[in-house]
Amino acid sequence: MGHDMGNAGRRQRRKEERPGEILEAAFEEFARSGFAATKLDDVAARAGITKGTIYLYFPSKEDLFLATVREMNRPSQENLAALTAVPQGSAMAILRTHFAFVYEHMVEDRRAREILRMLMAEVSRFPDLADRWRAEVIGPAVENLRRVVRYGIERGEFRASAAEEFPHLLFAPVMMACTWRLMFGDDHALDGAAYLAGHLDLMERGLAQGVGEGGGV
Amino acid sequence: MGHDMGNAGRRQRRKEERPGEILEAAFEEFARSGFAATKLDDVAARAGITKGTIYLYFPSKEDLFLATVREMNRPSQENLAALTAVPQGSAMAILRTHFAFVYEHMVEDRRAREILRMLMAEVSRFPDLADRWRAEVIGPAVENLRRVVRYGIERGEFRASAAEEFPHLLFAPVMMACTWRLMFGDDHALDGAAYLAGHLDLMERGLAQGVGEGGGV
Amino acid sequence: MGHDMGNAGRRQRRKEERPGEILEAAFEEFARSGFAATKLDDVAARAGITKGTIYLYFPSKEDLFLATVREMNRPSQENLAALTAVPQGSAMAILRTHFAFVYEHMVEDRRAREILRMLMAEVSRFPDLADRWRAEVIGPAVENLRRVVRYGIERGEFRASAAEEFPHLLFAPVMMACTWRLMFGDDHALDGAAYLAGHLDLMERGLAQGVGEGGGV
Amino acid sequence: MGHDMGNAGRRQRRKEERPGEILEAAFEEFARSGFAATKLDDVAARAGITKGTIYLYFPSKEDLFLATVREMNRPSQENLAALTAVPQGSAMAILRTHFAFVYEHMVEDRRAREILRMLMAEVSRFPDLADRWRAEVIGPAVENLRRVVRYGIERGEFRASAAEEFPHLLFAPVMMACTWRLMFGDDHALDGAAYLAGHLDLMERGLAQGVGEGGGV
DNA sequence: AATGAATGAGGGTTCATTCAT
DNA sequence: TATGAATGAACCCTCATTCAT
Repeated sequence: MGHDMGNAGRRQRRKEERPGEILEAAFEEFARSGFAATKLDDVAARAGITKGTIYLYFPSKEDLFLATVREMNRPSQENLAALTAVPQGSAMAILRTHFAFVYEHMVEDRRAREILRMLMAEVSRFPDLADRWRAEVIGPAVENLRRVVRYGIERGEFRASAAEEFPHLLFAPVMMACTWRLMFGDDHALDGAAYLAGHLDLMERGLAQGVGEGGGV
Repeated sequence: MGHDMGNAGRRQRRKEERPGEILEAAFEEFARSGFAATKLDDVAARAGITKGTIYLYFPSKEDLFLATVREMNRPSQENLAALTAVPQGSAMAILRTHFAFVYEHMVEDRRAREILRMLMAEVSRFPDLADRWRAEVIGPAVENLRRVVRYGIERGEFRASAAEEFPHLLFAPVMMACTWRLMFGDDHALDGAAYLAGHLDLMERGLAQGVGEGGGV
Repeated sequence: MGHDMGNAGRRQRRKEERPGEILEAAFEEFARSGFAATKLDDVAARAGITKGTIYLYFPSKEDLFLATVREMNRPSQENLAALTAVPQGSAMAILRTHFAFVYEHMVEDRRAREILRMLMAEVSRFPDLADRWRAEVIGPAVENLRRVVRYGIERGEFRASAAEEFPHLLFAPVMMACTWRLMFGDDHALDGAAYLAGHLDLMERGLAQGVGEGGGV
Repeated sequence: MGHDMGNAGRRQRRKEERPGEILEAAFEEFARSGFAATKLDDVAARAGITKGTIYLYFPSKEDLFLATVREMNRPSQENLAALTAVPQGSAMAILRTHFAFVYEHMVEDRRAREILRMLMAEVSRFPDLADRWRAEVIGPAVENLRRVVRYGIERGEFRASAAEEFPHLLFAPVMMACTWRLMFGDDHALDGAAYLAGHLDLMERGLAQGVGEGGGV
């Protein structure tokens, strides 16, 4: 009512930021409630806009969800891509660095954890999401690990073990910490330096060429 | 399905069996679609009854969900309870037996996996579920593992390691296999004897008293 | 479960009383909640039977309602029929007796009040009910009153007044007490001897041939 | 209905008028069918909108009902408030004016009658409604009548009578006409000038200081 | 670009009615 | 006669989507 010049500025401000703000809000809501239980009204309220505005940028709730997951995955992809460098030096040192990085970006980053939750929860409604995630995120990460393990074996640092076929075994404590924290909340979180150190310690022992075992299998 | 003699099967009275049949159907639907997206019509159809009948046994959709999770958890609880025996013999042998059992009942049993999915997905709507699950299922399992690790350390079979504080590290490959299969489907399943063997191998190496480290077997 | 010979007697007992018991229970529930909001489950529970049994005696909820109203009206009809005797003696004495009787049977009898409520509430769903009630109960009562008023005028006891055309005016305080109690509950009831006495007093003054007014208006 | 230029009328925005239109439609439906039997679909259809729109303005069916009763009561309250002026002149003249007004607004106004029906029918579901109605509408009206009666007694115009304790007796013919018309329909309505005149006539006689009775009881 | 009133299909829940026992 | 499990239509309410402004 009357002359609403006051909020004219607010509307003008940022047009290209809108989609990002919406995705941000959508992420929070989808992560909290899952796809079906999330209301676009709540997303809009969190983004400080109205429901109709969402439809200016995303044609449907499903599309918004897909865009949200993709958006939130992007950083991980970039980060993990950085790990595909040619390995050099001690394989164990590489693993140390690698897992220190991974813990920071998958366990202690709430976003990454919530993405995991969303993927697990909505697999049957969005089967492509998990496929794509495996192809673009997890698969490469596993391959990277495998390469490091092989590198360690080749240079006589590691023994031959199932870790070559199942690098997942090395990655497992990360998933454990993720799911644990997802399910039981930050108050019961496992992680912290001690957990990571324990992981690395057990892994080193598990992978290492035993004393006096020579270089063979 | 089954032997259904003509239309005599309709409007049967099976007060005893109904709840179980409904829970069975509800489990499938909740596991597939999550709480919010599951329609009671679909649950009823799967159970071969009509929607109204569900309300003869469960007062609401939420109660049905809770009852479903509890029902599906019962086997795990019973199974895990069986593991609390006093340890004797080789600690590593105990762990082998233990994990063989756990793989069978947590990784290869679809139900157990789906329960995990449901818990993760619905934590924010049913916070008590995860709490109860931790208190009654996971917590005891972790304690049991810890006891075995201590037992191994006491008898000089294992070295002192972070596994005592974080038995989760030993359990992690199980969770990994669970979540992997949940997300990527049976076709990409990790498990099988090789994965378990690899897990046990790495674990043994990781825990074992190193050669020449004194105190060892 | 087990040998249920114990309640065999309970079922045998009274077969002809069942309909009456059901009507009794139905009356309470219909009076409390109205037709639409009354559940047959509640009627059955109040009657100490199960829902299905109602259908052995009444073909539908509507029929049960109609039977209930008819049943509860029967006493009034009988009572009011008794009033159609040929008037004799003082007209005012007849009115006194009449209204004393009416107060007892319409104001202080909860049943009669509740019937009024039910009729008013359900007129549009059961139009015949009100018609029949007017034809069989209220109409005759009004006619009876009119006869007494005429009788009083004829014997010079009453003046000519609108009470001849509208005996309702004399009856009105009864309706007032009824509706008042229906709406505001027994705690705020108007009735009691004082109210009746006041009614009769005002009526007598209103109807009476004024002192020194001779026989005309 | 009304001027509806093409299909431009659909999806109109009338935030200001909508609530009133909905209350209007709700009143008709609730009055006809009672709370439980009224369908929001019918309310919406009558208001020319769809069911969902109702929920933009009223959070539930119960709230809509309460708002409806309150809205329809507002005029009565205003009108009756106007009557609380200091009495002057003939008490009987005041009563004449008063009841002429009341007949117009309580007996001949269908809305007021239907409100009475709704209150009587839904007392047990909405106990507060009747309480509030007594406190805000009926109670003050009774008090007002009592004041006039006392005024008449004080100025020697009226004799002392039960009308002082029970002004309801004076008001009763109004309720009679209301309930009569509610139950038997407009075709059998009692009212009209003759009924009112009769009421006033009997009341005057009933209240008046009798000829030759002096000022005493 | 943004709003927000309006829509309408859909799902949870209730309950009168049926029917095999 | 009585039961009570089962049905299925109906209704309240929600919410993704649309559209006039």
